[in-house]
Amino acid sequence: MTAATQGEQVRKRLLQAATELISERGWSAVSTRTLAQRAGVGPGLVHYHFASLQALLTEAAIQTLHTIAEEATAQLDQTTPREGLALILADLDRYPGDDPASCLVTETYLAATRDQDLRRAITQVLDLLRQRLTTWLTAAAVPDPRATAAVLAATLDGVMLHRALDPDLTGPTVEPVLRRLLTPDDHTGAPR
Amino acid sequence: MTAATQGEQVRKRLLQAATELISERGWSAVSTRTLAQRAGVGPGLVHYHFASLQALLTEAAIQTLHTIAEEATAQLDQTTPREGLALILADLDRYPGDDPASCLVTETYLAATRDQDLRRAITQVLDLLRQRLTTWLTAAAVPDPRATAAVLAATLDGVMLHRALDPDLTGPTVEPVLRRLLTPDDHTGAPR
DNA sequence: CTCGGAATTGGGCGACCGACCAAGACAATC
DNA sequence: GATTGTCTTGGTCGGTCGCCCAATTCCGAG
Repeated sequence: MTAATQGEQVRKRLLQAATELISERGWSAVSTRTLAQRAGVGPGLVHYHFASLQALLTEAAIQTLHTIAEEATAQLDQTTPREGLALILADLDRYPGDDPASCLVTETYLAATRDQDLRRAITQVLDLLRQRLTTWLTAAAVPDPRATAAVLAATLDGVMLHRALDPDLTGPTVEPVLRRLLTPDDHTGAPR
Repeated sequence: MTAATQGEQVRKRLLQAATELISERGWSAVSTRTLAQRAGVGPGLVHYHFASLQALLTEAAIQTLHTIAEEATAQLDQTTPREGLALILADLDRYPGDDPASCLVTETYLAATRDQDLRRAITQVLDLLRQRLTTWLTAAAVPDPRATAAVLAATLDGVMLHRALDPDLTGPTVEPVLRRLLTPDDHTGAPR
């Protein structure tokens, strides 16, 4: 049993290494050799556990993206637009913009324009994120919830992208502006 | 004189080829050889006209980005938030999301997280874009114009990024939502 | 203890990479 | 026509790439 489980562990270490290296060097600059070295295994193992380098990168990226999308929308239930927005932005502030997670998100979006499989997979994650936001916005009586969710999702990614260049673009700066985006008519009981 | 001007033309062709190839293949997948072939010159010319491959890519990207930023904000003067937003989104609709220009923008943002020089250069372009938006929003009496401009710029880039995955995220979908972002108190004379 | 098969190693294959350079091409100047 | 200086060519260098595979290690079933 040790052989199989150890194999599974190596697979996971390779996926973890892929996640790190995509962020650090960029999607198309990750090589099988650096990947194997980071995971602490021989160079040949990459093509033993995965069909190709692309397949490994894709699986790693999708896994990470899914986790990020889940976390960002985890606690939205039953919150007002104001509260929920604060939660989302607080979560977003965990990513400085040039950190591993942020880079990976953008790298993956880009790679998706050149890889059909990846594109399909990432579209599913984006749909999940939008769906979560839509149900939240609907319950919170925000007008035009579907379109608002789509724009909000795009804005969050855009803020993450710009934050890499401008570290001052943090939650406190963004929040008052985005609040206008989510204001039904402002009987949320919030001042100002 | 023909020699010098021809040299200048080759330089321009190389920059043009770089712009195309960054979009098509990604920043780190552009090689001196494909670059030279696309420009129709010998492989050695790249390092004659430019200090390095990075320098060539950087110059090409910044040039293109600057043009895009100029175009997007060219006609904003004296427009209401509603009119100006429509102009910006109409300009944005020229980019389907997976087109050369869109990809180049995102590719450059990403490459900037790993290249100091490029980062400085792209920061200048972003500052220009924000400045243009800020003066427009100030004149249009939109509250918190600086922060709003920063968020709007991020949103536009985010929409461009998401449009590569979802072609339906066009101006008409985004416009009514973003209008809320720019509404002072709605005495713009616009209904609803 | 002895197999059988999965996991792993390390090296090899052809291809491509960025950078560099000696040599040729060619227009302007004398 | 000879000379000068810029532009251009095509090839070479050491290195890295994705992918593949023979050989080796190792554990659990018999």
